[in-house]
This record gives sequence, structure tokens and C-alpha cells, in this order.
Amino acid sequence: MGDHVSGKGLKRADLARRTGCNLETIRYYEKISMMPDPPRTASGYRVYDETHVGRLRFILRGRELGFSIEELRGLLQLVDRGTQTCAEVKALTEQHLADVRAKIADLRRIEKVLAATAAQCSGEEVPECPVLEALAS
Amino acid sequence: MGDHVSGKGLKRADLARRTGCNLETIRYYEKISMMPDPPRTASGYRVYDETHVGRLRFILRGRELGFSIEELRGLLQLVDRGTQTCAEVKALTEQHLADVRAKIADLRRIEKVLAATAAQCSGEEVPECPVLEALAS
DNA sequence: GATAAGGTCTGTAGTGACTACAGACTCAAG
DNA sequence: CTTGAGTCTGTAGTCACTACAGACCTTATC
Repeated sequence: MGDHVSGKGLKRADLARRTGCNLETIRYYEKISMMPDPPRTASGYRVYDETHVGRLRFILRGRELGFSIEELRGLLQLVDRGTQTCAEVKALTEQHLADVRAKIADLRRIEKVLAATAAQCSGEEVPECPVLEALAS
Repeated sequence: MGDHVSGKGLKRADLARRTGCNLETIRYYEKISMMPDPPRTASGYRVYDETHVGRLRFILRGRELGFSIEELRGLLQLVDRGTQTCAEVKALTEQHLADVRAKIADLRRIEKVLAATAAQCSGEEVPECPVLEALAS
């Protein structure tokens, strides 16, 4: 009854394979209501279809782009309502873009300090180490 | 018996103020053995001195630079052993520098995608949104 | 000396976003 | 009919903190 048969009725492992998502993460997204409760077989197995594949891909892609679960919840609500304005989505995206840029700036500052202190190292066995001193001061 | 009196015998709140560290985080670092168990007063209050200020500042600065707790534990062990070679420290630092640079590269890729998709937005009330489509596809 | 306000002590629970496991159940193949 | 793999549930662990409840101590004021 797996993925390869008739294209309908994906089991959890099928959905995981199709999306590259961890098996347990699917259950987690269901628990926190990011994914809808899927229909079940008589014996209780979850049954997914293409809409689930699409939604999960959306979530995974968003996570890859650094959106938090809550940010994605906002985005998904707009999708679910069906009445989203492009402006609303754009605003969320631009806010997130600003966050990403701030993070890049932070990391660049860190990179500079690390590169500068590492460059001072002789690599020899000396009791004083410029890195440790940089951390201590 | 606080910070302002005689310069000796800092209480936990004094150490927090001197380092900018959160009060509870000090206790946490003690619990995970990043900070040594300090001496106590007869009634059980922790008593800190300048060596504690130095070590905590070292940890906080390292965390700011993105070292993980375990990485800092490595660095601190070298410090504690007193026998560190500059080469060991340099290796840890350069590994960490590589991690930071990888993270920057990731974020820049994300930034590009976000900026490109946001730029496509009209901001008008259209049912199709390029951002949502970018996430879905 | 009594009392009230504030600091400190302890252990524990919550955060975000998963990940992993134990023990019970079901399903398909041989 | 048995074996092995897949699935189910709830729960605990991860990282690096942060916050809280309830007990105790210290300090200042009356």
C-alpha cells in the first residue's frame, strides 16, 4: 500500500521519503498543528496524499530559508484563509529578510575577530596565546 | 557585603552585574561545571572573587563569538591545564572560523532567495503570490 | 525586638525545533 | 504460521539557557 502502488495512500515513511523529512518530524508537525490530522486506516495508520506532500514541502522549504515555525504558521494561515494579499506576505518576507541580514552582519563581525586572533598565532608552544587573551579581555 | 564593600566577596547578583550575565545563568554554568563551585558563607550564599569574574567573562565572550559550550570547555581545559600550546588553541579557533564562514555562506544564499522573491511582489491584492509559490515549489 | 522587604537558596519546568526510544500493535512475504 | 519490518503511542533527551515556587537569610525601619 506504499508510494509505488497506485500513487494514492502514502504512509508516513512514504511522505518522509518524498519530502526528505525526518519520520518523527512529521508526527511533530501534526502535534503542533502545522500539518493537518490525516485520515487513518481502520487500524490507525496515517494516510497521506499529494496535498500533504505539498504542504510539508512548503514548511520544509520555509524552515530551510530560516523562517521560524511561528512565522510559517503566519504564512500558512494566509494560505489557508485563501484571502491573502500579496502585501501581507511581502511584509512578513521583508521582515524576515531584515532578520537574516542582521544575522549575517553579526557573523561577519565574529568572523573578523576570529580571523584576526587566529592570524596572530605562531603555532608554537608558547604559554601566552593571543586567542585566549582575546577571549579573556 | 556586596560589590561596593572592600572589593571582596561578590554575591551572585554582584557577579551578574559585573559581567552582564543573567543571574540564573551563573548557577547553570556552575551546574554544568563551566564555572567552579564557589566557596559559601556559613548560611550557604555563594561568594565570588575576581578570578570568577575573569572566567565568566571568558565564557560569555566565547559564547558571543559563537563557540558552543563544548568548544569552550575544550578551550578552558587548555587554560586550566596550563600546558596549552598555541597550536591547539589555533586549531580550535580555525575550525570554528570555518563553521562561521559556512554559516555566513548559507545565510547569504537564503538572503538572495528572499530578496529575489520579495522583489517580485506587486504589493497588490492578487491571489497568486510569488513568495508563496517560491516556498511551495 | 518585631516586622517587612528584598536577596539568595534549592529543585524543577518551560523554551524551540526537533530527535530518539520503548513497548504494543499491524501487515506482507515466505 | 512465523518472522521481520513498519507503524502506533507517549515520553524523554538535546542545547543553552530562563523562569518560577517555596523556603531561608539579611538588612533596614519602627
